[in-house]
Amino acid sequence: MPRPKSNGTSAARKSSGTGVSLKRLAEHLGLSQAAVSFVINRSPAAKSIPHRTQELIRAAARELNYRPNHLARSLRQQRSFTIGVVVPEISEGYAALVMSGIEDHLLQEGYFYFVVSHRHRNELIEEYPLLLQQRAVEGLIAVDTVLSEALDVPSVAVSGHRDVPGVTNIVLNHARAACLALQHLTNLGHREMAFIKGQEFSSDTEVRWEAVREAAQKFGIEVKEHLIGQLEGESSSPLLGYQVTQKLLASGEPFSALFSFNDISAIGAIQALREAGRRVPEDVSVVGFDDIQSAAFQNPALTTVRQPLREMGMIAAEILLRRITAPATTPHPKEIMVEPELIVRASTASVLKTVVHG
Amino acid sequence: MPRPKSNGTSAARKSSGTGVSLKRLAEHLGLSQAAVSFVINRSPAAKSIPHRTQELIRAAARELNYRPNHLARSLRQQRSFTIGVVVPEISEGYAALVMSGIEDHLLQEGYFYFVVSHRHRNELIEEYPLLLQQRAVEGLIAVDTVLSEALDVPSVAVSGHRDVPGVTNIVLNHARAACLALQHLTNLGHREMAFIKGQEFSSDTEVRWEAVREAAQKFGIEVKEHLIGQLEGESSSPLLGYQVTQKLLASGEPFSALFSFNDISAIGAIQALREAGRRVPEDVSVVGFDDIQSAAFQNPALTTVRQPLREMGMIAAEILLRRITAPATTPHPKEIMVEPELIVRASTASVLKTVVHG
DNA sequence: TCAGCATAGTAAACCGATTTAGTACGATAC
DNA sequence: GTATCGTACTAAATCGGTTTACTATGCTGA
Repeated sequence: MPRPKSNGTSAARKSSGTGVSLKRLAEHLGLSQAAVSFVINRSPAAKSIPHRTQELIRAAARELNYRPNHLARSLRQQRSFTIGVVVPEISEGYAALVMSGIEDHLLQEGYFYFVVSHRHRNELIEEYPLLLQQRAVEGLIAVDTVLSEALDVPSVAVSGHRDVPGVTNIVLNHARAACLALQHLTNLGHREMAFIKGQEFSSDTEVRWEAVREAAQKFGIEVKEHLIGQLEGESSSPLLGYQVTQKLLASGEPFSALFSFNDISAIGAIQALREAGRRVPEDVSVVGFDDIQSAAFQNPALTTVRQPLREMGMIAAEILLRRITAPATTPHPKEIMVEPELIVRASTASVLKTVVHG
Repeated sequence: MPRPKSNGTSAARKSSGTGVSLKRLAEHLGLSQAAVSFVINRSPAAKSIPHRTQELIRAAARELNYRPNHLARSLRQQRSFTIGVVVPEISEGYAALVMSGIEDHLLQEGYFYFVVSHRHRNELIEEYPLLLQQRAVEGLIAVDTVLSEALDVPSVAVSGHRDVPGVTNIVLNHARAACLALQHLTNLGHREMAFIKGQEFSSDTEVRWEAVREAAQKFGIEVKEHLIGQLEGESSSPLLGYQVTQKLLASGEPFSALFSFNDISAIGAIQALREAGRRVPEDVSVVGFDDIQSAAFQNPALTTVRQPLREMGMIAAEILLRRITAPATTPHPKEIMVEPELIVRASTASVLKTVVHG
C-alpha cells in the first residue's frame, strides 16, 4: 500500500522540533506577530495587507510548518472548541454507539472532546463535570448519567429524564417502544409475560417500566409480581440477565414470553432459559431492547426494540453545538424525542406451538 | 437514592457565574496573585507564608469556589496533562476494550484524553496526530493504527508492528497465540482446517497470518489455498465473516475446523456454517480471536484466543506516562509483548464425531 | 551600630496566541 | 500648503495562570 506523501519538505519537518511559534515566524518574516496572525486567520483586518505579502506569509508558514498553539488561542479567544462526554462505561455496546454518533458530528465541526467514564461511582459523577469545566469545555454531553446540578455550560443528556435547568434531554419514545414490543407479543398470542427491569442507576429504568405497565394495561396483560425481575450489579454483562432469569424460572410462575430491559441481559436470559430446558422461541419468546450490533448475530437472532443510538448521539452533538454557537436564537429545547423501531428476528414465535408446555 | 450533598455553600455556587479568576481571588484577599498561587499549588515558595494566611487563602478559595483555569496553567507550564488516543472506530469491541484500559490508568493519574476515530481514511490517519499535537497533547496512543511518521511527542502503538522512531509497540505474542489455537484443534483430531485472515488495513493481519503459517508447519497441518479466506470491507460486523465463510464453503474443499481472525467474524462464520447445514461444533469446530464480551454468550459459546485487551490499554497508558514524566530514566522500549490465553468453550469439539461427514 | 538573615510577601516577566488602538507614509482634494 | 484618506502595517494589552527576582520590615548577634 503506497503511503501518501507528506506535503512538507524534509527541511520543514526537521524544523518542527518543539513547534514554531508565531513569534519565530514573524521574526523570520521581518513582520509583526499581528500582521501574521491576521493573515493566517483570514481575519477581516487582513484586508489592508497586500496580496503579495499575504502569500509570503502563507508560504513561510508552510515552510516552517507553523501550527498555532491551540491552548494559547483558546485562552485568548475564550473558545476551546472542546466538549466533554460523560459515560458510565466505555466497553459497553450502548455508550460506544452513542459516542460514535457524537464523534461523527463533533469532529466534522472542528470540535474535539474529552471522554470520562464514572462507572456509577457517585463521587466521580459529581467531580467529572467540574473537572471538565476547569478544562474549559464549552459544553457537556452526559450519556445515561444524571447531571445533578445546573452547570455553567450548555449540556445535553442522552436518555436523561430529569428536568435540570440548562439541560436538553434526548429521550426515546418509551410509550411507543413498550407498545411495539407488547403488541408484537400479544399478536403472537402471548398472555403470560415476564419482564426484566433495568438497574436502579440506569436513567431509563423508571420511565421504561412505567411505559411497560401502561402498555400492558392497554393490551389487557396482567403484570404478575413474581414475573418481574430486576437487573442487579454494576457491570453490563449478560450474566446479570442470566441470573435474574434463573430467579424468574425458580418462582414457578409460568410464562411464554420475556421482555428484557436490554439486549445484553436478553442474551443472558436466553442462556438461562436454554439451560432450564426451555427452547427459544418455541417455548419462550424473548424480546430485547437497544439493538446492539451483536443482537442480529445471536442464535437465535434477537427480536428487539431498536433505539437509534448513533442518531441520538448525533442529535445530542448537533443540539449542543447549536446552543453553543447561537445561544440567543436557540432557546434551548427541554426535550427531544426519537422513535423506536421493532426489529423482528428469530427469538419470538407464535404461542400456539407452546400450549402443551404452558 | 439520596443525592450526595455538594460541599459548597449556596453562596459559593452562585458566585461561579463564569468562574472566579486568580486575580479576583487575590483582590478579594488583598494579596498578590503570586502569594495565592503559591499556596493553592502548595509550591515550595509557600513556605515563607504563615500558616494563618495560608488558611485564609484556602478558605477564600473554597468560599468563592475558585478553580484554576487549566488552559492558562497548561500554557505557562508547558504541561497539558492531556494525551491523544487514535482508534479506527469506537463502536467496535476491540477498540472499546483497549480504551477502557487506557482510561483506567490515565484518569487515575490525572490525565484527560482526546479520542479521534479515523475509520481507516488515510487523510485522517495523517491529519489527526498533527491536530492532536496542535492541541498540546503530551503523548499519543494509536490503537490498531499505523503511525506513519515520527512525531514530536512520545507515542505508543497498541498492536503496532512497524519500527517507527519514538514509538513503543505493544504486541501480542502471536507465535504462541497461533500455537495455542492449532494445538487445541490438532489435539481434537482436526487436520483439515480453514482460515480467515484479517483485512489488509488491520495492523495484526500480516503478523498473525505469518504465525499461523509457522504453527501449521510445526503441527504438520497443510494450509490449502482454497481454505484461506480474507475479510474484506471497512466495517466490523459479523457479516464480513459470514460472507467469506460462504466463499470457503463454496470452494468445495472439505474442512472440519475454522480459525478466524477475530470473534466478530467467527460469529458470522458460525451463522454461515449453520445456514449451510453444518453444525457447530459437531461438524465444524470454530476458534475465534480476541475474546470480546459477547464471545462467552454466543450459542454455542465461542472458543477463542484471548488477547488481554484491557491490560494492553493499561500498559500502553502506563508506558506512555512513564516516558512523559521520566524521559531520561526510561530509554523507551521498542516493544512490549503480552501473552495470549486459549479460552475453550463450546464451539470446538473432537473431530471423531465428524468422520461420517468428513 | 549595623551586617546578616529570616519573614512575608510583591512586581513583573512569561507562556503563545488574538485583538484593539494607533502610527508612518504617500497620495489626493481643495 | 495642508487637511484628509487609504495603505500597510506595529505596539501593546489581553486571556489566566506560574515563576523568578526582588523588596520591605523586624530581629539577632558581633
